[in-house]
Amino acid sequence: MSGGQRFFRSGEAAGRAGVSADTLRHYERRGLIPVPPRSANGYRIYPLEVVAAVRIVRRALAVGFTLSELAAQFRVRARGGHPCLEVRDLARVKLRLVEEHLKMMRRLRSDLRRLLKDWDRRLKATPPGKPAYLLASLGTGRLHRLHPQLTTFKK
Amino acid sequence: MSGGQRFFRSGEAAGRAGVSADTLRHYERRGLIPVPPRSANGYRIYPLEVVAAVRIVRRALAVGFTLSELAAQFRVRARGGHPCLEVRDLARVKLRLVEEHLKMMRRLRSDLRRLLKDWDRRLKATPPGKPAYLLASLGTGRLHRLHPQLTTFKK
DNA sequence: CTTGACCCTGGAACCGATTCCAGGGTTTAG
DNA sequence: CTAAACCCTGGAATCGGTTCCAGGGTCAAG
Repeated sequence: MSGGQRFFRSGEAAGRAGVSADTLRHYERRGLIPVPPRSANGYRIYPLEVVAAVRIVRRALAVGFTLSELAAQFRVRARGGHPCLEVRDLARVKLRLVEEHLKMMRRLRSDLRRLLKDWDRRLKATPPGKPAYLLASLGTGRLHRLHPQLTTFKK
Repeated sequence: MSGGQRFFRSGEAAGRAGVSADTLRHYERRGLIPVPPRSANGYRIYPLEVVAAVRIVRRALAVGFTLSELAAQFRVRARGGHPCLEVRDLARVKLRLVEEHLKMMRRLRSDLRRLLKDWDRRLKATPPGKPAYLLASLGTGRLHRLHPQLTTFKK
């Protein structure tokens, strides 16, 4: 039964989990993965399970949870609590946020399309070498209500 | 003609522009609005035009430009350049980013919906007071490809 | 003369997840 | 024996837009 428990050092464990060793350390600091034992030389030795733990974290992140929220849930569970209902409710909030976000992104898209169409028209009507005042034209049009600070294109 | 040019101190100018005086100062620092003259006591005195300038910035922000990008364009124009083509191309890039973003948000939404359905099912099947292992279940399902770090719900 | 409301400055804090850094050990292959 | 590649630590940097801070003027009303 107890087949050869395999252990990995941070580099390989990180590779298998699809994150960097730094991130692994970070998750440990934040209480999102179990603290791994150390070998004689002080190196962390991760069991294969860490890969599953990281996957849980990554997927939770991917659906909108934050590291802090996850850490809080894990702390509750570590104390014997059953945070499942809260987790579910949190996910509902996330869904609502995503839907709001989608609405705004759609407006943003249509604003941008309209803007581009207008700008292309202006550029065509402007002699080459002359300014077309594209940015200035932003001040006059009637785009949708402003929805600033929702446009954080990471990556 | 030259009707009474009206000037405003930072507080009122900010109010009229719909931003805070801090933000006004910030835009000035970043080169996004003209540097206003000062009165004898050192106070900034803004002409009414600052409102239009701020509106341009806010709308450009709202469609996805960053302060740095705007500042760069303004610098080019201040040197006599005509950055309109670049501005247009930048807007196209923004539109493509928005569309990508939308795609991912839609996937995120469907993932979340599926997740919630699954979790509700699990909760119903779990005796009250017992853990349902919702988070743990994240490790096994087959959600879409991960799309992390695109979920920065500001505000 | 005092109170309160306004203004000035440059720099730091904030949000969150990740990455990077320096200064130092350990292991492994050649 | 040595070089390359790995590991350790805790703290700082990054991204961007906004806000906040302390320490200090200015000005009007009462």
